[in-house]
Amino acid sequence: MLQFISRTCNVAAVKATPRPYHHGNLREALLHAAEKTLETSGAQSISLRELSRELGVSHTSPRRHFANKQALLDALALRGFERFDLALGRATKDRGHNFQTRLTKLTRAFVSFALKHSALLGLMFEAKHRAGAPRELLEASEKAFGHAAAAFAEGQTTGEVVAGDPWRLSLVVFAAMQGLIALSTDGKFKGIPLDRLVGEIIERLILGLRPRP
Amino acid sequence: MLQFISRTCNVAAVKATPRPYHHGNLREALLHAAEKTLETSGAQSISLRELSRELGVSHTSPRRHFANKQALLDALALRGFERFDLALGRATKDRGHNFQTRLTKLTRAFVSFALKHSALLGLMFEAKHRAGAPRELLEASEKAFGHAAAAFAEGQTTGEVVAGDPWRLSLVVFAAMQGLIALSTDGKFKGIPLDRLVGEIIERLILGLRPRP
DNA sequence: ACCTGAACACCGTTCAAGT
DNA sequence: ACCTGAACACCGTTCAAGT
Repeated sequence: MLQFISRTCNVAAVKATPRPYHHGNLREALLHAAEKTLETSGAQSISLRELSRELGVSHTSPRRHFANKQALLDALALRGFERFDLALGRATKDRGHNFQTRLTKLTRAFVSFALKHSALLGLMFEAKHRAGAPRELLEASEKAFGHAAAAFAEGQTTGEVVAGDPWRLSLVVFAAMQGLIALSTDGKFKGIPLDRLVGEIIERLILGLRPRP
Repeated sequence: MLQFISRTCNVAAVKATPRPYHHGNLREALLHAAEKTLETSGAQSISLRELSRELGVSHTSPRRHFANKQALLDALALRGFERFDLALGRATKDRGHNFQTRLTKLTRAFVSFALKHSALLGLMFEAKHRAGAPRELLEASEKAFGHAAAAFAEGQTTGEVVAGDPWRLSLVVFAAMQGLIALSTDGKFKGIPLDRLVGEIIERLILGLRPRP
C-alpha cells in the first residue's frame, strides 16, 4: 500500500518516466505537491509555476483544474477540514467514558492535529475567513466542530454539563484550544508543552476559575 | 492636532508637492501606507513597489529603512502589539471593580481591537509565530498579555480566583478570546455578535461548565 | 477534454552610481 | 546618509493554438 502511494506520487519518478501528453491525474498531483510545499516551506512558498515545474508540466496547465491560485488553496483547505473532521470523529466515537475524559480526548486530537499540520490549519482558517469563501468550506468547518457540540449535548443528558445551547458551550472549549495554539510558539507556552497544558485547561474549564465554595 | 496629522500623512499632498531628493520621513510614510493597504486589501496586497509608487519614491528606496519586505511587516506587527498593549492597559487600569467586571472589560477591549484591526492582529500573530521572529516582537506580545496575568493575580489576593500560576490561568481566557475571533466570521458566531458572547463566555469560564452542586 | 508557448503586467532583491 | 536606475530572476493570468 505504501509502495503504491510512493510509486504514484513520487515526483522524481513521474518526471523521469516519459510522460504522455495528458498527465492523467494532474489535479491530485498538484494538491499533493502543494501540501508538501505548505508543510515544508509555508503557504507563501506555494507557486503554481514551481508546482508545474516539479510535476513536469507547463506552467499554464493548472488552469484546467483550478480557476486560479486561490482555488487551489481553497481545495487544500477543504481537504484539511475533511481530515480534521475524521480526526475529531475518531477521538469522540468511544462513548464509554465520562464527559471530562471525552472532552480531553477531543481536545488532544485537536492539539495533535494542530501540531502535526500547523501550516495547513492556518491555511484552513484563513481560507474560511476570507470574504467570499466557498460555501463548502464553511460547511466542512461546521461539520468538524459538530463533534464537540455532540459531546456537550450528551454531557447534558447525563447531568455532567450545565444547561444551554451545546454549540455555544462547545465554542468555549474550541476557542480555548484554537487560541492556545495561536498564543503558543513551537508547541509550547512559556516552556510547557501544549499537550501537558490540555488536561489542566479542560479541568479548569469544567470547574471554573472561581475557588470552590 | 488632527490637522497636523493629516497634513504630514496625506499621501496625495506629499505626491503633489515638489518633493526634495530626501523624503525626510520615508520609514514612517512606508509604515503608514502599508497599514492602510493592510486594512483595506489584506496583507497579501502589500507590495514594496506599490508603496514606493504611492509615496513617489523609487522602488528601491525602502531598502534603506527595511532590510526586506518581511522586516517591514515585522515593524508593522511590533507597532500593532504596542497599540494592543495600550488598549489592554487602558481597559484594566481602573481597579475599583470586582474580578469579573475587570476581566469582562479586558476581554471586550481584546475583541474590540480584533474587530477594528483584524488584518493587523492576524499579521501580529503570524509574525510572532514565524521561525526566527525578532525578540522584540515576542517581548511586546508578552507585555500586552501581562495585563491579564496581573488582573488574575489581583483576583487571587481578593479571593475571587483559584490558586495557581496567574499566567497559566489567564491563558485560558486569552486563548478563548483569540479562538473566538478565529472561529467567528464577520464578527459573528452562528449569527450572534461577538461582543454579546463575551459576557456569557466570561461567566461560563468563571463558574465552570459543570452544573452548580 | 486537456495541455502548451508566447505575452503581459506584475513582484522582491541586488548593485553600482548619483546627491 | 539617503535615494535612483538598470538588471536579474521570479510571479499569476490570459489567450490563441496544438493533441
